[in-house]
Amino acid sequence: MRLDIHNSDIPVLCQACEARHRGICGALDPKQLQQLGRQTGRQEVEAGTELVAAGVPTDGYANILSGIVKLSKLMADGRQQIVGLQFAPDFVGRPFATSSDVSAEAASTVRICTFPRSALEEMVRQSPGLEHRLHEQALRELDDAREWMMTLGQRSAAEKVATFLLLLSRHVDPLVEGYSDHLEIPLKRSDIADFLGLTVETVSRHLTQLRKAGVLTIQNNRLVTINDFKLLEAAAGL
Amino acid sequence: MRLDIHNSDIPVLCQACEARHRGICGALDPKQLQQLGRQTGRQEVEAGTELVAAGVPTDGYANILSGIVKLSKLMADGRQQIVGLQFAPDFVGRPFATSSDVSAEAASTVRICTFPRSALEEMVRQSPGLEHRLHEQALRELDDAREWMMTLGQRSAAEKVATFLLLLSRHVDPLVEGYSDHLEIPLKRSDIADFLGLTVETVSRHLTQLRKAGVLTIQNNRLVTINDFKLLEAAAGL
DNA sequence: TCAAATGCCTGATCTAGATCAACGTGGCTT
DNA sequence: AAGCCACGTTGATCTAGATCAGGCATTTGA
Repeated sequence: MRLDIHNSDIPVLCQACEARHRGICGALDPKQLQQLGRQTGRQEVEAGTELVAAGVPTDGYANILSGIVKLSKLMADGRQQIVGLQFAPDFVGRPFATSSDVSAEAASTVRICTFPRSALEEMVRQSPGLEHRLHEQALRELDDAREWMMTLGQRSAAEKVATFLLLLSRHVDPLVEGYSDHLEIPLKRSDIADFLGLTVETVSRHLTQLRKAGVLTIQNNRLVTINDFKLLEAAAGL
Repeated sequence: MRLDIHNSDIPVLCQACEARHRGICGALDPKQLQQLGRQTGRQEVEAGTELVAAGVPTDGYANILSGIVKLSKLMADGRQQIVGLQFAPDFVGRPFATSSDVSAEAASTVRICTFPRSALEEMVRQSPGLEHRLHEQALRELDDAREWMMTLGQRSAAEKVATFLLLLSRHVDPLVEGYSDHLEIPLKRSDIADFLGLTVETVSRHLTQLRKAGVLTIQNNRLVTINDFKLLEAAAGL
């Protein structure tokens, strides 16, 4: 279910993006922002909502204002691989293609700023700087994907779990530059397993192992406090 | 060791790229091509040559004219993950950054067309279409990387080996659209292992298994003929 | 021409992680 | 409240793939 917050009269579009010089809006001038503003809508979607379905053509894009989006690929037999997590103020959607075999789903409650494909394409035509922004994000995502390939291909289960926690601690709170020691895991265990190429049981075992070693504390399954970054990094194999 | 083929008076730059409307040259007009041509050099490098070292700043980029380039990441303790293969007419290098933690190495004998960073940046400033090309390649590489994450995280060793062979058969011969049934593996077994997140022994065992099942024939360790695509695809889990 | 090195294969064993199974807990619904 | 269901943990067992150990070509190079 989607809640429209508002659909028009947005004075400045996506201030969140602008704030950190990412997202797409920083590349536009005030006139263009206003023009785009007329075509956008902000929405708040709850965890579990599918934003982009694999293989299904979409008519629009979105910027993440807050929350976490999970990108995943599905195999014919049902096996799933989570191929990326996106945080504010990332851009959601595959430019220059009407569909992709990656699906995007809100992992937490997510606020997004949506706009139609045509609006983006028009903006790109007007502002080369915008394409540059998108290009930069694509390159950043490519780096992330390759870093994750390293984790998937070479690290042990224990290292994977530790690496995952470090990844989260670097990203869950977009306001904090660097690592936060107090974080809420936005995924359930089975999603973590699909991200790491492991089973739920293995993830659970290694989490309790880290807990028993005093590296972290877990409240309510989702809330994690990292007590010892040095140890966690050592466990990640860094 | 590098062999300079020639360094100047290139009438049309990178015809190979142009031919398939990829690479970067298709986005430039004749005048720009000529201008860029003055700053480029074609080189033939032998297998094993490091083109871009991880973490080391580079002053230039290249287009692959022929051959295969292997992209890899190294962990502190020596573990290696191959994070991508590039074929003609791909672009080599990380735009807008002077270094990257990915290293590029010629997997076979590779012919490249090199040009300085400044030349590329100048061209990008002049032709927005050029950045679009680069952006498209980045998105394509991102799709490839995510596809490979699926393989690394979810597929069994047997499926990985089969998937790898299918990947090669789709790419080794840039002239063939689709799959070729006769191919030369551009990597040694240990590289395949690093690509697949397996050990050499496991790769070897699954290759002989496919051979014994009649799916393929192997000559001289490197030359492979695929006898039964249906079986190979089944083995890949498709 | 004869080591020595490299690349690849195969066999025997070991183990990390999968699988199977049971159980606890908290949140919903009725 | 009672029952159910989704989620998470833990234990016992099994197995795919790692590790260890040879062995055989082919290449390198002194």
